[in-house]
Amino acid sequence: MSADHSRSAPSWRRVEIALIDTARRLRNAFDHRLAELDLNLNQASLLAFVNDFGGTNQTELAELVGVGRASCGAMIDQLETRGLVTRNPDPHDRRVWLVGITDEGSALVQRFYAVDECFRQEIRHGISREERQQLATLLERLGTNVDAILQTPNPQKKSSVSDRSE
Amino acid sequence: MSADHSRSAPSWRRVEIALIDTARRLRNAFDHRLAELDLNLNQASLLAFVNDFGGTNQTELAELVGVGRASCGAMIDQLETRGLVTRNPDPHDRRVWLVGITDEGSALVQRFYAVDECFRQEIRHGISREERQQLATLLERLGTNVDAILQTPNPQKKSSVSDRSE
DNA sequence: ATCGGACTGTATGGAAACGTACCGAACCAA
DNA sequence: TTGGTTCGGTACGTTTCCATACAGTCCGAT
Repeated sequence: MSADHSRSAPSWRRVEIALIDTARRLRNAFDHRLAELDLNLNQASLLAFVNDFGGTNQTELAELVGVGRASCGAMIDQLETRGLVTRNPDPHDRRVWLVGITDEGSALVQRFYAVDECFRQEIRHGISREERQQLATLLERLGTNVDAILQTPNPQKKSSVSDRSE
Repeated sequence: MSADHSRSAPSWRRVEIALIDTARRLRNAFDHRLAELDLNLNQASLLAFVNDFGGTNQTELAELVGVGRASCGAMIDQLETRGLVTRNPDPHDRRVWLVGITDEGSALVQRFYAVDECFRQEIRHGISREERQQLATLLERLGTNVDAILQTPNPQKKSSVSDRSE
């Protein structure tokens, strides 16, 4: 967020925070552009996944998009209401819906691709392919470390626990 | 998000999305660790800012932390209830509150620093100082481009406009 | 055949953040 | 002084997401 205040970045505010902050703005900018299609980034991602992969069950879609199952269900509700996707029963498992794309949805995905392409060109201005590659590599390593942390059972939540192990 | 599904990354899912996704997980991991202090990342940031800079008005704090004024006010409400910060009237301007830290708040910030330090060590495992530096540089350039996009008047929102300029 | 565990999708409540609108205070100009 | 504009903080409604709990379904073990 425009870090050039007189009291800008304190010592503790380092790369990790900058990453989170940049990502937030990036997402906002993405949504800003996508508003033209009446979509947000998650919806567009979901739509693109469905378009590319055809009949997919909701749990898998939730993982792909990176939201919980309930949120994903709500998103699909909306997209279904707008006639962009369909829920078809799985012939082999009566619990699951296979989410498919409609013609209208597919057309919207094409427009999304166009917006996305344009957006990326602007975003990548002044950043070389090698740099993007390196960025991707670093992000992946970072992500690996993050996952390791998230999979620790949890240090200790709040709630008056007295057994501080350290 | 764990990109090793059989149907992992489609062609359109590139660096920008990875950035957003990694940031989301990073934030979650941060919050996960901070739960020990009954804080989330934004609250901790706010507290650290107040601790470092002393009497600060809410609007400025909101900008520093990267949230809206209303959200910032709500956060301060909570922290104030917990006795971590205080709202003191500005002698020169009766509209503003100067947010200050309490002893208890200051102590909590010290614990935050400790958690933060530990967290960062884990996160940075296998990533050299030069790489972090480069990451920071790239993020800054990316941020500049993003800001440029956000400052465009807006392509065109939804709302039945008929003057599609293209 | 059936019982229990695992899994899918949904309902529900709550948290966090936004955007808008608003009130009071400050500032500025006449 | 007075009038309009700007600014700080708050109230309110909306959106988005999560976590939990639940009902229906599948599947394997007995």
